[in-house]
Amino acid sequence: MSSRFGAVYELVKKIPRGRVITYSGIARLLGWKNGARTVGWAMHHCPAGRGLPWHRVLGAGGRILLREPTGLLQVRLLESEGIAVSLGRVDLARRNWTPKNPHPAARKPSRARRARRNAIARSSRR
DNA sequence: ATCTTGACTTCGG
DNA sequence: TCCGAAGCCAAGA
Repeated sequence: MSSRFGAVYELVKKIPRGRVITYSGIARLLGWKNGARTVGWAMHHCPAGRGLPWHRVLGAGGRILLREPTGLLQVRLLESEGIAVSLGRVDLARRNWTPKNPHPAARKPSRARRARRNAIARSSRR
């Protein structure tokens, strides 16, 4: 597998039990501007049997994006570590994880972007 | 170099 | 809330 994907796996490996992160979140931490889709690609090729907590990676808004039957497995794994999943989504506000030392290239979102994200979070919580 | 393929995200209706 | 379209990115062929 290529080097870039390795970085994704390294990060995923650090997600603690009971916490989750999103594809875009990973991309941001790695300094990739719009690499969410690429992270998804990496996860699709996720090396099996290596104890990677792949189930802690969710779509924007804490949504479960995987199709059956894998999606069901993911929900089971999440619930098995105390993470509630209702209507196919997890409460990101409470469960989202951020490492202490993110990649230096990771930028803080602009004020406008932050406002927009909040609006989205609000509507999806509805 | 070009095209396809996703475990993606956001916006508009 | 749900759906489709468009934008994006890197790996593979």
